[in-house]
Amino acid sequence: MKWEDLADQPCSIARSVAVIGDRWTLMILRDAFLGVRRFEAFQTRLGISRTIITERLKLLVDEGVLAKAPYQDRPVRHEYRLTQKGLDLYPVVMAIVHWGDQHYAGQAGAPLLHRHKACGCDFAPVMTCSECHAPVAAREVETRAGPGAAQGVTS
Amino acid sequence: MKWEDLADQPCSIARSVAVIGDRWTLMILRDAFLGVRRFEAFQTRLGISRTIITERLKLLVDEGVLAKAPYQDRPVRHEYRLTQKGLDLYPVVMAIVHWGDQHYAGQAGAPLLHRHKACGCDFAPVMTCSECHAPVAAREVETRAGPGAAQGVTS
DNA sequence: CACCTAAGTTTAGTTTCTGGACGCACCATC
DNA sequence: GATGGTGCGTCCAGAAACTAAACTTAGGTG
Repeated sequence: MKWEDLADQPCSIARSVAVIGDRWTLMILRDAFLGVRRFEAFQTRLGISRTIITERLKLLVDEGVLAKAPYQDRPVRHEYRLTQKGLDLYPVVMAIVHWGDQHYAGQAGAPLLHRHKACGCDFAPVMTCSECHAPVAAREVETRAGPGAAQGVTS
Repeated sequence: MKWEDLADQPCSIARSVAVIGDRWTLMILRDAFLGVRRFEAFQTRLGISRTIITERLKLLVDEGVLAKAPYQDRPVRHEYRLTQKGLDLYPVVMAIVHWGDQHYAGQAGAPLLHRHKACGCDFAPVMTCSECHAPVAAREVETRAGPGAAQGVTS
């Protein structure tokens, strides 16, 4: 399978991975959630080639994850902001952060703390069931084909 | 920045992405959570080169996400199973699935349904606060440097 | 013996990523 | 009005990653 074919798979993971599933896109999204908006800032913080930044930002804009908006005229300069679709990626980013905190934090602890404004506490994200609101673990879930599955395909 | 430098960043996203953040690793994990355990099965389902399967499985084993265990002798054959560290990635995978379901499901609906055995319902994953147990949205969170941050680094 | 499976390894060709230079439109300073 | 700085790119040659397809190893089947 080629990478470009991922988007056509009857699998939500594949379709998502086609958009966000490469090394640098995830890092760009991390920075976007930390408030980074400008090309130069992304490039400086990541230290990767400008070509890749250009290409990844374009993909994210094309997919509607980021929106390009002018922040000045003469010369026109644009910044990249998370759209609602982009903000919907927050659970993905937080889940990744949490896994890193669990398994790769040094003895010093987590590099970043996240405070939930509503309750004022530093928190960890917990995945819960939308129906019964209890935390969900992998072994408590049964997966089966849904309405959008191609026949015979189980992915 | 080089790809291999990601693991040394004082950022849990970077350290996680160094392990799971490429196109095919995420697809391999998807299949692992669906019960795939053997080399040939991963290769057939993904349709990518055997070289990459070999390399990615090795990385995941080295990182302790998968464990290689013999399932027969003569000839010795191994299978790859998720470790606890691997199972801890379930929220990441589910968050990605959910985002795909939200934004890329066709009119037919989600390709896969997930039933929570505890309550018997098909569910969506909801990210909640570990302290107050309320759902958390991106805008309700304040991020700041934690104990594991390098001085002056805000990522 | 020829053929099959599972799990890789090797090889050669293609694609992607990289750093670094360059372009362009404006602004500020000398 | 020449020089330098900023913001956001593009272009290029070389390096790295990925690909398909053939080959290997260790055994099983007819």
